[in-house]
Amino acid sequence: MNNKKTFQSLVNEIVKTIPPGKVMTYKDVASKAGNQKAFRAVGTALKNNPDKSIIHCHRVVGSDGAMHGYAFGGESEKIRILKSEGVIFIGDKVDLAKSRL
DNA sequence: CATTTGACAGGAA
DNA sequence: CTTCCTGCCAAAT
Repeated sequence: MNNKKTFQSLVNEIVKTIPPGKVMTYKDVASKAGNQKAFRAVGTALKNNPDKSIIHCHRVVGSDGAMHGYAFGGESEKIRILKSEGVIFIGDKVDLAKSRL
């Protein structure tokens, strides 16, 4: 079997494991992926995500809980979705202090 | 193999 | 607090 999954698939799996009401930073995901400095590749992977429909991309936020991309109609929309999941928000950013997995 | 791109992070001004 | 620059990595071409 192909165990050698690309970073993309790896990140993909990790992001899918994020439970509702929780979020992970690119750094956290990258760290689980094997390289904490690969947060760059994480973003690249997510945007190239093969299953964006099943991936909880909106549960992945920046180091400050800020969302950079993923405009699900607008950042405001994304915020609303996360809040709907139970994530705590501070203004336009996620409260990593409580919602960070 | 080299170059380019990308949904980032951290530091400096 | 905001804005700009640099550094990092992986995948695609």
